[in-house]
Amino acid sequence: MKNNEKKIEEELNSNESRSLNFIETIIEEDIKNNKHGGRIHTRFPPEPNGYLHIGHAKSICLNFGLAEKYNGKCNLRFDDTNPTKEEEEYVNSIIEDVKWLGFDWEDRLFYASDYFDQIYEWAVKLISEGKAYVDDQPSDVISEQRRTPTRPGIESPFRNRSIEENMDLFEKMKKGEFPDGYRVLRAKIDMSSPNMHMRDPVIYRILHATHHRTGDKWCIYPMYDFTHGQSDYLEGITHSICTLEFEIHRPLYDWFLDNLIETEYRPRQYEFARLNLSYTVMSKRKLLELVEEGYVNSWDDPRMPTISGMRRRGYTPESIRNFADRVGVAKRDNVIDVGLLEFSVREHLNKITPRIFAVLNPLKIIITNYPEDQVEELELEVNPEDTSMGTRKVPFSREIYIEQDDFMQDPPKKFFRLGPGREVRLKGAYIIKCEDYKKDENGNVVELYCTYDPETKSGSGSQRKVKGTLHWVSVAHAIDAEVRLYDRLFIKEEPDVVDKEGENFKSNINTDSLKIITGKIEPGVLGVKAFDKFQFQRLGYFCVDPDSTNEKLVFNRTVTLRDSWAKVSKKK
RNA sequence: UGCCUGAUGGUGUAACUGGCAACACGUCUGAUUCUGAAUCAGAAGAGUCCAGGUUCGAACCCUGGUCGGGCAACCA
Repeated sequence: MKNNEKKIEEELNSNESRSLNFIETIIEEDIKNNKHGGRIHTRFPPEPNGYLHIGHAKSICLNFGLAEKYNGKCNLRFDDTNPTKEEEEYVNSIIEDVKWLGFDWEDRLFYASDYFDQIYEWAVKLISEGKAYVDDQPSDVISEQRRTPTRPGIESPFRNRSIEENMDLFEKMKKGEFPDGYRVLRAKIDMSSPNMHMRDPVIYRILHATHHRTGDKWCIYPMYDFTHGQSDYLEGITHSICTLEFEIHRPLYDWFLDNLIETEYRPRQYEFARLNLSYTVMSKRKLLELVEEGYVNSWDDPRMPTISGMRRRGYTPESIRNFADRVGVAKRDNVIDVGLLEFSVREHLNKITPRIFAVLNPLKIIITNYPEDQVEELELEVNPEDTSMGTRKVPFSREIYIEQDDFMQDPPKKFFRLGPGREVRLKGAYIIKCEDYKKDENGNVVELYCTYDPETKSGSGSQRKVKGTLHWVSVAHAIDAEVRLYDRLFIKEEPDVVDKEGENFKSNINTDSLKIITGKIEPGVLGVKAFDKFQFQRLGYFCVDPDSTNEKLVFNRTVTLRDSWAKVSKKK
């Protein structure tokens, strides 16, 4: 099974003819020109203020994948410059998620806060060169003076303070002599720049907050723009890859480096389009709303596109990595069909999961000509895709459950399942024929009476063929389990597109995204552990939820099997 | 109506930088099947946002448009 996994990945990765994405093209060009001595060093720089989602997974796979491919390195760096939003809880979950995805940063786990001393020195350097100043104005005034992108901004009255005064004030900011927001340090760049980020950006602000790593050492904190490029520089990053919305920050990224650094070496920022998934929202803010307002149960609710949610849902790291490979990397906005994600999970799960019988909507069958107290232990394959996984024993007896959907009182010709007088094979057992059935007072079918053909036992060499094969579970041996059936969280491909004024993405929530039922499962399931994965035959892939106990099994449906019958029957 | 940026089948990504548009998902046939799964074989589907231009030849180059995304946090 390990070999299978390897093979899928190899096929995707080392296919010689596979074309390069634009970043790989740049990298290969850089290597050819011996830029950075041919060295490749990337980084994944999350802010520890939330849980990672599938969009981050794309970035993680990109950054770590590039390093792997080009014999380089990739750092994990927490961009923790805002103590009011960041927490250790998130650091831990991010570390767990990146590891789970299968990536290794070795000893290169960094925090931007590791560099606060150096960054402070750099701020002082800018001040001493007249390239930064302390502004006493409140944020709304500063913002107003920046004006709009179409009109040049106005210079702050404090812009031309003396270097000495700036030094003194910045020192006092650092010492904690002012309350939050009282003053800021700004880079002196260009208030009339068409790029708003160049209009004297704030680079340090006063925040009397305890930082998750530096504690109370600081009460001034550098802004993202004044931290990221320098951190890249300090870590020897060659290719600093981020999403498109930072494109407009690049001139600033370069400005700081050019004004701070004497050496020739420069990291360079490249931007790619973030991942969007159909029927999904991806922003941290929106995901947070779903959690806080109870639309889902938690950050790792299996309906969430978070890494932890997907893990709990039963996705494998391999399937996510393969998905990330397939979506590609480019600069244009995109919406990936969730179907592609589902394809990637099925592809992997098909190869690795044990098959098992589970009946989710039971309909009882009595096999009238089968001996009352006879039980046969039938031998079935664990995984037809991988015979090395061996066989399992499944008990068969006179009373069994089948799926309600597998019987129709008045079936159409193309229905290859059970109906009055029709025959099917019970997988791994016998061919049975439906002789009669019983209805309750509401007209619902509650019991089937069938006969079996003892000559047709599986493996006996019987030549009789029937079109349909059903899964089943022996009534006397069935184990009850809670089964959580998940569906997409939104009813619209693009949840942000709303019909009426005043609506938002939450108007498009699928109110039926979770159905909890009790299923009947073959006794072989006893003893399963959290995150164990199975294919419930003919139904889909399921995974043991951490809520599961020995007394009460709980399964999550990861994804259904492809169902071409559903398509056919829907058309009619 | 400023600046940055993008536009290729239904979706996503390619096209050796000028040589008759490919791959994956999806869709549709058919074969096979003790999972209506998987597998296998095949098909349909874009002429590359528009209009000009350069060229023997343009998705790739030039000019001008159109449409989409981003940017005005003491967030990242």
